[in-house]
Amino acid sequence: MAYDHREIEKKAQEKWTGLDLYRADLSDDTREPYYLLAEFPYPSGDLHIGHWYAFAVTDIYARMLRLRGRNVLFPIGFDAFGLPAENAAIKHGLDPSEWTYKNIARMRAQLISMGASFDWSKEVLTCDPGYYQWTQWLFTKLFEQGLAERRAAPVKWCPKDQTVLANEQVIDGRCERCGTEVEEKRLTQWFLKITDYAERLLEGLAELPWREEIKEAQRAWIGKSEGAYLEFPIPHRDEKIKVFTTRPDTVYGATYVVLAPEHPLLETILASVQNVDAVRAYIRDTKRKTERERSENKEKTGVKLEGVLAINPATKEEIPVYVADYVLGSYGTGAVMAVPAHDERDAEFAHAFNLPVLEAQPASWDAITMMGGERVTHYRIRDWLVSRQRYWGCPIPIVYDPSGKPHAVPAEHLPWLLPTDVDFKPTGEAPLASSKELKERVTRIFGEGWTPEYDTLDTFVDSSWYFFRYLDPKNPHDFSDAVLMKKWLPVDRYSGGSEHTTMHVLYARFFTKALYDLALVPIEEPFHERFNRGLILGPDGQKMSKSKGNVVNPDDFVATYGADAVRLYLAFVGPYNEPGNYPWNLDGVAAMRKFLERVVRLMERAREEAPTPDSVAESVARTSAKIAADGDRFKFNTGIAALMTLLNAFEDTPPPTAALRAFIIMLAPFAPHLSEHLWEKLGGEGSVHQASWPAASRATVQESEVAVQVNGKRRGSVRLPLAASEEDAARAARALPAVTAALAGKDPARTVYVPGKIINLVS
RNA sequence: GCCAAGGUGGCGGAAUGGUAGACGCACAGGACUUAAAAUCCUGAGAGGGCCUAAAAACCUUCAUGUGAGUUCGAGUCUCACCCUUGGUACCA
Repeated sequence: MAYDHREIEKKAQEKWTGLDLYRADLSDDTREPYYLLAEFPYPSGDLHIGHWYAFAVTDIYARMLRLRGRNVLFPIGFDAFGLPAENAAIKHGLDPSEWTYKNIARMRAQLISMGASFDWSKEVLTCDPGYYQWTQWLFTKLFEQGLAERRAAPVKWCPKDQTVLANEQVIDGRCERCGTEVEEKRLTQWFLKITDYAERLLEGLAELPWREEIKEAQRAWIGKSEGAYLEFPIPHRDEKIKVFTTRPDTVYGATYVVLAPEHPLLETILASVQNVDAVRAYIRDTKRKTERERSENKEKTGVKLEGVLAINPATKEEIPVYVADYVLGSYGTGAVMAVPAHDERDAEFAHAFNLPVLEAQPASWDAITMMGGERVTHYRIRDWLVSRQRYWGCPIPIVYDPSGKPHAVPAEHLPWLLPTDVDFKPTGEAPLASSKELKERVTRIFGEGWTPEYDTLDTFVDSSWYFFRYLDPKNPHDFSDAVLMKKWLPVDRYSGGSEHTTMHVLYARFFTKALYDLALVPIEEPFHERFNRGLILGPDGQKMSKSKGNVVNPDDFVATYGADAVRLYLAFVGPYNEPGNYPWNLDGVAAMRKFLERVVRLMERAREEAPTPDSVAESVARTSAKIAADGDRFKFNTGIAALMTLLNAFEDTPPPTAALRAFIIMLAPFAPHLSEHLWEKLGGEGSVHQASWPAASRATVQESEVAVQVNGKRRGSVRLPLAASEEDAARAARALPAVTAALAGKDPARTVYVPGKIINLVS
């Protein structure tokens, strides 16, 4: 053991705490601000490799930017409401609050142990009344604006967690959290009207310098489609069947109409259908199926409504009407005109039911308008369902008057505290309904006959605005500070998991736009840059999971090799700017430790102060520029490689102390503890983390190796002054025997010369 | 199916259209050691040639999923195809 990492880490961390090194002074105007954000964690209890990957690697950039003179805000907090606390309460009889705060305390210590330079003075806990008071206040603002709305709608229900879910929380027809197949229920719930912002959420993407795949995923989720409403009258009745189509021009080829089994018109029309029983049976069958079963079965099924016809508004012909489950009640109007000649699904259905396929002339927009067509745009995105029938969440700040009308809880009664006299067991009823205190509170404040809202908010609401709160986390008078928001927002760079692309990131964008419209925040887009992080897999290349037994505990490696080696390993394993999957390589951490030990040995060979030779100054400058540029792209793997290359060179020819100090400064973001230790040994002032990044402007390079090609094929290389002319370069190139041979006595017709790179002789 | 991102040694990965494989792991040989570990040095894309007792050096061909193309020059640009990963899906 070339060095004692435990001792060094302990000393370094104490030193930083003593110097209060990472407190960001947000009012400091002498340095340019930079807001670096990593998605705050859920306090599950233990830091795993994923947390290390999320925070330790992002921390490298925070540290690098500080050394480069930026005023960096790198905050941390906990997304502390949520189901696991409640499940622990049910399973082990613990208090969810106690369970949560205990986990937070434990994770704080672990986060500090990785050497992360968080500004703990800005910490935010979403379950703290001082925080959720403002979640509630913002909710009431949205409510007053009509953006929070209570209504009955078919909703996704998880029978295991006994709560409703947002559309975004249903993955392949299953609950995102527990994997149980979701059911559909019709319930009265709170929604945030994200659909009102569909177009602006789409437009806003254009300006953002995000990776295309992130933008595309959001665009697909919003799902814009432009088309038209067309009406198909039912003869001898008042009703018309309104359909949505993206291809109104194909209306001449519409040979039948299909209603979704959920279509409301079925109720009224059923009496005049001759085969009522068959239709009823089909509707019943459909209802019994889960959404998953319904979409898995691609075989087209359906029933004709005997005795009911519809008139094609283009051809005026009477065409049959079917009910079929390939048409969804929740999209468009729940009814489609079927054009088997143009639509694959219609073609399949027509084939199964022996319906005619009609190639027809296209209809012009004029013609479509004449037949009552109306241009319309539809979006796939649904309003955000935020009610949860669970305990450990932010209480919805709503009370109902005796007539059942909802009212926002006035600001002076916020925080609207989560009651504690509650039965947690999930029954399908909201747990808060069992609280006597809550009912009494409502009666006391609002009067007899008033009743509380018993549901709590989806935790994604809590996390939709936390980045505003970080600027002024303790403000008792406002959710954030207007002046600081203007200066510090938007977040410069936001790092997180790809699983949040269509959930958290979309919600936060919606929240920001809504608050902007309320003149509460100065920005329309919350995150200037967004980076999705990859995944660290088990040593077997599989996703880590307890059941596979391939979970790697970072604590073991930290104990053996030190936090710095683990940080370096995670940064070196692959580019951080794209979400790749990297297997945990057991030898990898050991290799990083060896690298650090070589650094220690190099420092022991430090010579007395001596002037730095130009060539050494130049490699230091080149390395500094490379690491900084790579850091800006979130490519820490190549930055470390540059540092290793420099170390290799220094080992061959030990440089003077000034160059060693520069090396340690560049190492400091990656290996903060050891660098602090070595900095002291080299007689550096204060903390290495307060030093200045080595200047990247390099001494003028005099000469470089130029590759020589003949007709594009490499034949050798020559050393040339950078200023060498094309003629000089050609002359030097032709002097090479290999070139003479390749030219075989002929003069080249022309040359292509890229100074410092190549000279190509073309015949 | 559709959309997106990818495909480079045994492995993780490097390469603003300009010397492919940086850096590291694993591997092999050597030094040190009584021995091992650690450390240090050296080697290596694949094949062939030349010279050899053997090697080095040297020369040469082929190499970035496959096939074409643009270019003085292509891992990088264009087209087609194959495969992998992620997102999404009877969304009319």
